[in-house]
Amino acid sequence: MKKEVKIIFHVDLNAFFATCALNVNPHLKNKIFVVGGSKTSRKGVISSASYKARKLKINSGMSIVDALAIYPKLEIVETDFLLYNKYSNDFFSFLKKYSDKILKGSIDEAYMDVSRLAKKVHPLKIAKEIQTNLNKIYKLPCSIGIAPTLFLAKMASDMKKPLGITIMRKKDVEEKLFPISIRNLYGIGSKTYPFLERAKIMNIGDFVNIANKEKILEILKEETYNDFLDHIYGRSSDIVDPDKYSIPKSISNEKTFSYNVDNASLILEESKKILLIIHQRLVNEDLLAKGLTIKLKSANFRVITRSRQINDYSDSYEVFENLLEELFFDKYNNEVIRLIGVGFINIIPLKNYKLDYNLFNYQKFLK
DNA sequence: TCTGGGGTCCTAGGACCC
DNA sequence: TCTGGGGTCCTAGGACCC
Repeated sequence: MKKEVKIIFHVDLNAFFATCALNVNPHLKNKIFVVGGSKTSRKGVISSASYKARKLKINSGMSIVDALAIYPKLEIVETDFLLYNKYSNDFFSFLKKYSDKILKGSIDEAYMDVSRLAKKVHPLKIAKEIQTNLNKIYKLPCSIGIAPTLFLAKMASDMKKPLGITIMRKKDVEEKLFPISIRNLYGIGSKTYPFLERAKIMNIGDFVNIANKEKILEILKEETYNDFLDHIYGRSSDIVDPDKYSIPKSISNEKTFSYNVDNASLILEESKKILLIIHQRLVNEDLLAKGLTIKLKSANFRVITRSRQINDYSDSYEVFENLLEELFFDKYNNEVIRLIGVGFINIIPLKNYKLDYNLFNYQKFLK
């Protein structure tokens, strides 16, 4: 029996934070602006650059200082996650009209399995309709990749921005994917890329070339290498699982001080403020956590994380406040730090806990 | 020179249990 | 005096992504 080919979309909102800022701030329309950093201190890094800023080679990840050196009149817009979440919710609700198999890739990208609808309507027509309506109704421009696997759809959506639609069948891989720079292979980041570059693995075609296998295996584990090959050739078996990220695995929040500090009581005070924020989220979302992690970034950017678990799941602020103090006093060594972070780990939904707990008692009752 | 914040996943070592 | 092997949980660090 012939295995049915899936039709997967990867829908990627273009310059998402910048688009949201523009939608609520029409005066930005003719400005060269970026989202991120701090407006007052003019420090930090860019989260999203408007397309006009990108033309000047101002990109996300770049420091505000560097961007201002390129264009001193640059408009800086502070991040507003409430706003982005509102647009993101609209985005995902809209997509649900086309499929119930939707996986949240991030705040601004979605994988959809449209195999069922594609039996009646041509995939390209579906994609065009989604793209047009997202732009018309919500003023959210997007690029869409169409492919038989999640990975290829993701690579495809990246190829034409903004407002692109790219089809990547297995038979298109050699022509469309092989020329792409290895730096743009999803999963190769800033640490691995320089090693590959030094080994003269410049594009995806070089990567899959069997003659380069030995060189690559000096850089990547064999398993990782094989996984990449499977992804590139469309052999990956990932599915669009709507439940995959429905429950967060961790909830964290962190803060970079405006100046470096080594005052233990001040740091503890700030970390408790952070705990309050993440605890609010834990309770609002009906979740329980079993552990806490703290993160300290020293003045020279060394990061340490320290975590500890408790005996039972909890959502009590007091329990985690005690745990936080315990961790902090055990682990903080009076180093000068620039950032403090606090996070819940090992999270489950409250309703699952009740279920397990009742079952547990029921079994005891039977004995 | 400058380097944010929120996540996921993987690895490796050690403790502990059988 | 010498002491296996498998499984699971916990902790810390690191790569990567948006």
